[in-house]
Amino acid sequence: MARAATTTDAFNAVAEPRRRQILDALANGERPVNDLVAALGLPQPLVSKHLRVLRQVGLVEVRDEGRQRLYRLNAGPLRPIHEWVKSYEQLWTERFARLDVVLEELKELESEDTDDDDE
Amino acid sequence: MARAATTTDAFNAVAEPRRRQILDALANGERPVNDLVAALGLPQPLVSKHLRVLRQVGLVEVRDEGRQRLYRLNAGPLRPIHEWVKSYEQLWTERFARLDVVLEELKELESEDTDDDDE
DNA sequence: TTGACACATTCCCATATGGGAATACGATGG
DNA sequence: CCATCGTATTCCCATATGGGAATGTGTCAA
Repeated sequence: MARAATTTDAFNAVAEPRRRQILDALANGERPVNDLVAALGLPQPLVSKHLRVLRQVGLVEVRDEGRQRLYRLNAGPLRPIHEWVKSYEQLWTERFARLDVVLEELKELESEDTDDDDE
Repeated sequence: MARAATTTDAFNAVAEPRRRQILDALANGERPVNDLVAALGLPQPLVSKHLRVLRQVGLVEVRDEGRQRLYRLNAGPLRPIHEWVKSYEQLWTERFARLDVVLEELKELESEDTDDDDE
């Protein structure tokens, strides 16, 4: 098997930096494609392709308005990413480094207790 | 150009579910490869390959202990993901839906004010 | 109807993937 | 020294990618 399709996941879809840029641009509200093309400085077909991927994972939604197609953000599918990453947040926090020390101390106290009974 | 290398980013590295499983397994502490092999139920070479990717983006570190290689988590590189995704968190919160209404009201009030001066 | 505009789609290519199979490699025990 | 254990690496393949170029499609204005 090759790599998982980019349309499998929000995880996969968002791995591409341009796709993140698009979402960031849409955070300010609904935008037509040409706005995004201008904002990202990429060829229009490329932007449309990225939008397609984002649509397929549900990260954006479209609305027709005359000649234009207005894209808007739908952040919901990002939630699993947030949930997953959030649990690691404490690991790079300074406070956690100190907590680590505390846990080590607790572990030592524990082994002292068991020393009396078992060994 | 093809898709960005999985070793480019934590974003890319973590798009693969198995790699996330490995990190999850390492959250409980240092583990030798065979532990991970057993935990994930994957062929050993495959686990080693995933670990290589994780090493290259700095998400895990290794330590030699006799015949074994003990891997440990290094969550730091996940931070950019958390930072990025966090800013979208409010968008799927119920509270935000109500905030949205409030902002609309403010916007209307604003245009009423400017109506007096400009138009 | 025709032309211009806003987008989407298609075809093409180089590239790197995840997985399978087999093998190489360093450390340890006998 | 040799066999074995714990891992890493290599070779192979099918697959889907991001991008470029060109073309298709629907809408509006004249």
